[in-house]
Amino acid sequence: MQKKVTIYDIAREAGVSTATVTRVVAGHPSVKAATREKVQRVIDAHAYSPSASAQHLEGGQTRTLAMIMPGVQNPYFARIYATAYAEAQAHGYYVWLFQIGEHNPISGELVDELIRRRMDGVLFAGGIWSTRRSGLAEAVARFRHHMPVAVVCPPSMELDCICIHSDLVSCSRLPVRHLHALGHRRIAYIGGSMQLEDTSRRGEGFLEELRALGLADDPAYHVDTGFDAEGGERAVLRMLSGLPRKRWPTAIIAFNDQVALGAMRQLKQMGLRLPEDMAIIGCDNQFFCPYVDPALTTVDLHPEEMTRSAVRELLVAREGGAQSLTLMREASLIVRESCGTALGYRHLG
Amino acid sequence: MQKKVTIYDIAREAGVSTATVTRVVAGHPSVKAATREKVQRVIDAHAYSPSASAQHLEGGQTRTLAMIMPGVQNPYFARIYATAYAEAQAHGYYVWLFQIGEHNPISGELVDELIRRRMDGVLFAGGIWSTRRSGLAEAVARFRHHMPVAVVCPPSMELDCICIHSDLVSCSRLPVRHLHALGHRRIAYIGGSMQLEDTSRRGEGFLEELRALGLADDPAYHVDTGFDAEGGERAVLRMLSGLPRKRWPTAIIAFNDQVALGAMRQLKQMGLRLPEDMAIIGCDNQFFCPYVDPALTTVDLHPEEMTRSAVRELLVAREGGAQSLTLMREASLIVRESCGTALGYRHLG
DNA sequence: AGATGAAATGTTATCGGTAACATATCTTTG
DNA sequence: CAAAGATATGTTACCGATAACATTTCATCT
Repeated sequence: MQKKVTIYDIAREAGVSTATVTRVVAGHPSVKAATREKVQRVIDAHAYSPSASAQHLEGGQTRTLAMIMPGVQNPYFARIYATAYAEAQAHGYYVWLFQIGEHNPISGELVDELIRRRMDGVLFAGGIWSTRRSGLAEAVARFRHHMPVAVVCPPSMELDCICIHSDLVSCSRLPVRHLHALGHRRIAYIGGSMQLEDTSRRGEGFLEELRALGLADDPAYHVDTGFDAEGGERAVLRMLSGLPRKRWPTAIIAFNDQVALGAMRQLKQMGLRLPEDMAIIGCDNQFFCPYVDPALTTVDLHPEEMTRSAVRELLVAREGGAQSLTLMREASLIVRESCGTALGYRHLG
Repeated sequence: MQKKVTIYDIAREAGVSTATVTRVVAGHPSVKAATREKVQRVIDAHAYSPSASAQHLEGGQTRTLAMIMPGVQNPYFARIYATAYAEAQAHGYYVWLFQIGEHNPISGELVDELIRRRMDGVLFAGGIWSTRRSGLAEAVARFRHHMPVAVVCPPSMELDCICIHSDLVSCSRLPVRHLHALGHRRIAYIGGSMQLEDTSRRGEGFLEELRALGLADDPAYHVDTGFDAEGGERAVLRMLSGLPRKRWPTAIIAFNDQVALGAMRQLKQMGLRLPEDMAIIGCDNQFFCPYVDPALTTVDLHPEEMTRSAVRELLVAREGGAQSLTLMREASLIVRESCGTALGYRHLG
């Protein structure tokens, strides 16, 4: 690590003014070839490159979008991040990721930090944000004084910013209808957390759909145990052990694919055959879905598309476009093996 | 978005000098309570916060570490990133993630950008870096002129920086010995890519170990088809369809857990029972390992520990500590169901 | 050769902060 | 009450770059 070298050092050593160095660095054509070469040699010799901070101070942009999410260890968010990164890059921007964990509110310090660092925009991702306790509304309000904000999440409270929502109605309706059409009448819902608005909303959508089909919405068929595979295991154990065998559900809808995975494990452990004895539907269409046994039927919320829209709208907003709008994306059901076929369920009729 | 407000605006409106504003912001005790309050009110009213760029320009650090890796969609790297983020945060630093994809060399522009942005250090992660074609050596050399560098990866070429390696010997030996002890004699290795130094090294370590145990290292037992589940599927299909049934391996070691997952799927599809007809060992101990069927035996490289060391050493280096050193971490075998037990394999003896 | 205009390069104010140093305002005390 | 010392606040050079504007150099043409 050599001492830091500034544009003045280069200018002095090359025997030119700083303006000429700037011109050489910027590739401005008005520099004589001989001068350019001379300066470039000095630049190379010292591995000089201009300070982004100084450039930014002098009227520049940071060309950076901040992305705030629970965490990238959840493959769903990893997909969102990767998409945002690629989309931003295509527009000449960088994305800086900040993860705050699945249960923490958005800290005021983080908001401060990002304002101080003069991000060109902020992207939120995550269902968790919907909670009032998350402080999302406050964070958005504070950011909005300084930069455009986009939120990729399920619909929740009204937010005065760019909101890209997934359609929770289709997200609940699709799997319930599918199971109903296959003959299922006792359908359970596991995972998520009633404390978090998003996940409870999804639960509500599920219940509404059941009622619409004239099915019982037995509270025993609803266990919220979080977002990971271990939670899925626990949910199944708790639900089935609290119920006489004849009242067991014949199908389970999981909050996400990890929860479904854990549920499948536990069900097998209890000696059930999948999908014959229990149908399962996950959510998020994660990479492992086609590879587990049975291959997992799931709901795709199309986070990539939503994220791309969010990035684009954010950049449009930067250029003076709409600072506040709402877009909604429908979900799709990806049918694999974990629900079997109608045929396999004849006996349920 | 209001017009950007500077320290001068605050000073003027509060009727004090900029120095006083700085003092209030920094919480310096020498400001009279009345003044502090007056200034704070103006700050709050305008949602003012000092520009990090200006602060950095004036002697400050960026308190930012850059992390360069293939991509966070691979759960192995997601773990590494999350660990680095947490560890850095504990020391008051932020981590900025840059992903370059699994097959791209490290671009010169990225290196430039990070030098321009005056990162306080760079962290590389990923086996892929080991390839000469990746340009890792050049990138490290360029960074080293400006900041300390740490690399978390398998051992590869000599790098003049902080190198945190996993022990490929234990990584190969552990699964092979385990399978051998269970009675397996025909052991295959799938996944990875011979073009990438790391993965071919792991393949070599595997072969060496086979030879050490006096087993044949049949090239038909080695198929490299990449890093994901789909590659695992392909590998199994290609390997088994090219071999008469009696020469089929009785165990497969996969490059990573995703590859193992794909392989399991394909094996089941071909009617094999797991683990009775085929034992499988993965690598990375990813979250889904305990939940697939059968639960996947795997190797844990302990990326978290390595990453924590890397971050710590990087920060030590910043303070003038060693800029170049090498640490090596042994791997562990995590035994689950996918190899069965010795008993189950009696017939193999 | 001298005028003219284009091309190449230099000078300097500016961006938004910080902190060393200077100054002004209070207490305290003989 | 004046002097001394402590406390609070102000002034200003500087950090590293950029770009508007000024100046110099050079080729071209009458």
